[in-house]
Amino acid sequence: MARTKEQTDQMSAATREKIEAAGLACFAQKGFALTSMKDIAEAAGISTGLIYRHFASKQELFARLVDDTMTEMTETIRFLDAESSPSRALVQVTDGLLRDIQANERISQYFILMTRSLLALEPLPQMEELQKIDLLLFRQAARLIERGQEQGEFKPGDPYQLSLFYFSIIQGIADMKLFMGDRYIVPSAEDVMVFLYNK
Amino acid sequence: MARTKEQTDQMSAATREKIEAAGLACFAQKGFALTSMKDIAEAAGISTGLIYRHFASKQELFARLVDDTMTEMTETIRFLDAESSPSRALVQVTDGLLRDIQANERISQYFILMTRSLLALEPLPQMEELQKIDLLLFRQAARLIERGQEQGEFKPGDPYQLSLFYFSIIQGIADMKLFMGDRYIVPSAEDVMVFLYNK
Amino acid sequence: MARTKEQTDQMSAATREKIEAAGLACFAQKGFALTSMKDIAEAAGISTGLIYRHFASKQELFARLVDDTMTEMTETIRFLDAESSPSRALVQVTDGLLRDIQANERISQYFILMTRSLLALEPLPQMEELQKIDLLLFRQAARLIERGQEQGEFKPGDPYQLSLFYFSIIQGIADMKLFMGDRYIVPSAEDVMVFLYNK
Amino acid sequence: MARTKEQTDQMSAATREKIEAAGLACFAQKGFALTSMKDIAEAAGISTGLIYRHFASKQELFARLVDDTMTEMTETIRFLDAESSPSRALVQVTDGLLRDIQANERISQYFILMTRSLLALEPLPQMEELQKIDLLLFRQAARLIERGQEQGEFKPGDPYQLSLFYFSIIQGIADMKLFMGDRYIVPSAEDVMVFLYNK
DNA sequence: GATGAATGAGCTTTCATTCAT
DNA sequence: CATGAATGAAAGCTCATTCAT
Repeated sequence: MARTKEQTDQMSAATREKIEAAGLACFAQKGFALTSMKDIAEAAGISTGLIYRHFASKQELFARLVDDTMTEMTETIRFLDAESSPSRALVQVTDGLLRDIQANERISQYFILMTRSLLALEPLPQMEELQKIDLLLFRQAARLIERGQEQGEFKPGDPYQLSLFYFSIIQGIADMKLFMGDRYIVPSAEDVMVFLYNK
Repeated sequence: MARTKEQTDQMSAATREKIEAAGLACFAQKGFALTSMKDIAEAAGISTGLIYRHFASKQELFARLVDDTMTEMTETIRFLDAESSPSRALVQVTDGLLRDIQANERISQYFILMTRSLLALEPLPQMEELQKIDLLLFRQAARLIERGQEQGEFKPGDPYQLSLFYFSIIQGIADMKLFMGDRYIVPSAEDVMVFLYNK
Repeated sequence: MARTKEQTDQMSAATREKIEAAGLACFAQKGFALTSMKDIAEAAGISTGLIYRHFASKQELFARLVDDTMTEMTETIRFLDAESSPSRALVQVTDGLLRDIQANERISQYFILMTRSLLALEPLPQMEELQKIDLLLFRQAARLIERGQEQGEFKPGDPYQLSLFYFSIIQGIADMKLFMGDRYIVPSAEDVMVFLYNK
Repeated sequence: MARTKEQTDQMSAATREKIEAAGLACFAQKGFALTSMKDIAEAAGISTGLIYRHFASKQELFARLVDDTMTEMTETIRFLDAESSPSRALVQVTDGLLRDIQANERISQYFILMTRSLLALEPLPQMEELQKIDLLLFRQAARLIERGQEQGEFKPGDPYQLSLFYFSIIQGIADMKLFMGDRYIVPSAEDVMVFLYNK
């Protein structure tokens, strides 16, 4: 009597992952507006129609991917903040991000995607919610910086603005890597964070 | 009795400038894909058809604007490099850029446009040529950094990579400003450049 | 050990009936174009693929249902015509139809379906054959009317045209009921048939 | 300096009329769902895109056409009601409608369209407003019938329900004409209205 | 030069139909 | 026999570009 439920579920999950990987790559490379569902389908090796079995629309797919990124990064920071000293925690986060960006790993694409979503001034309906997630990420990092300031590790100043500056730099690096490819070697975590120690 | 050639040329030049200003504003605000020729025409107060008398296509207009930006920035750096000490020159450049970004001035739009063009990996035919211009800008800044290193103002390291890092940060800041608006206060030139003095 | 042929046939017949009932309900409610095979499959509690074991296409299913309706109505009229006086027979038919339409019964769905099929001028391949069936229904009613004229029950006039007018009214009522719902109370058989007695 | 405004307006109006005529014919023939914008464009001898200069969507075009019909019919009835006796007014209206249906004139298409809109159970956003217009038409006719009852011209009974029955018949006739073409001769106004005199 | 009506390619999305299991 | 994942044609709609005036 046809496939078992497990077989079906496995197929479905595999397809969904193919779509997510392809979507991630395409959106990171060309942005939301310039990525067509056909692009994604071709990259995933499936038909366009199949995408709609897993995501209701192009926007939902994009939002899903961005949301996942943000949540993951926020969680990482929250986890590391609890584990070690603020300074060491941020070094670890930064190092991980830079390594990913340098190696063009999956997470790096996620990061570019985040940058893109920040820039996407298009009327994505879920954008407001996404912004909340972004702000959560920024606040989570701000909290870490604040703790570092209390412990004398970081220089004084508005922690939220410092957090924003930190992410500006990461974003800029991810963009530049995307643009320059192998001609660009991402800087060290130390260079990225030096502004936090400054005086 | 027809207009004299000068009158015609003047009108033509005025129209062209209106188009460029409108295009700049639109592209900076909404990006390439989401800006329609109608948007630009309306912003410029002319008809869509007229744009095509001055620019062969949407892509050409975009490329033209980016090109101008790059060239202008390159020239600025070259000029300042000759005028004063490398350190003071870069502070001046940085300060100008940050001020513009903070104030959302015309030049700031140019800069966002540059960021956008870096991210626009679409098959813009002129893109290769644009990359050459970008590289020129980066090299010009690298030269300035190198001179600074020679004079002991900047820390040692590959001047070109340092230049790329410098522009990464500027880009990231411009993006963040675009995204956060008034909630983001751009950092000081000192904070942006501190990595160059590090150690 | 496989099922016996009878068992299989029975299952098959049961499935087919479920599909027909579901198709009838869906088509009557939403029309041909807006009813999807998935709708029908869900209403029937089976998979979409299974429908294709019983009907070659959506159009064939639709055509099959309409065909059945027409045939059934034709048979009803033929039967009643033989049983009683033309006038009483038609009153009985009309009364049954109106009652069904008013109560939104199964047969009423059949009738709406007929109306819909008349309106569906799409290139349904079997449409020509359907028209033949319709014509048979109209002719059967015409025969009844003719008999009624011979017996002085109905007013004179082309029996076929009178038959067509009769069905026009029934169709219009079914449509109006569909549109107005409870706000519409179907007229009496007498009101529907009064034009036949007129002078 | 290009075309004058009058020229432009004239062109625009001509195009709009071509679209309306083509839309009317297509919708009347095949219904909303089965009529494609390509169908309409081809019937109008223009490109698909041009339709969108005049109507924001397929739905708006449809709604516009239906709305116009309803309004026109409502006005006609209101006008005639004021001019003459209810009975004569309704005969005149009916006669006009039947004549149009018989001749397949423009108004007849409008009428079919009305029927279609009544049957269109699709979630047309403007449908609710359309229903209001329909109801207005029905009420206007009901008022006329009521006046007729007061003057002893029509038989007693709920004027609104009688009005609905009246339009049921008209609709049924229009449908049947559409289906049967030349094989159907529309009945006389007398036959259509006889139910109002009954008893 | 200047206009904006008109075109048509290309996009997102739906859904009848097929087919591996 | 039965399933539902997968396909792909076709729909509604947008917009860069052209061209008659």
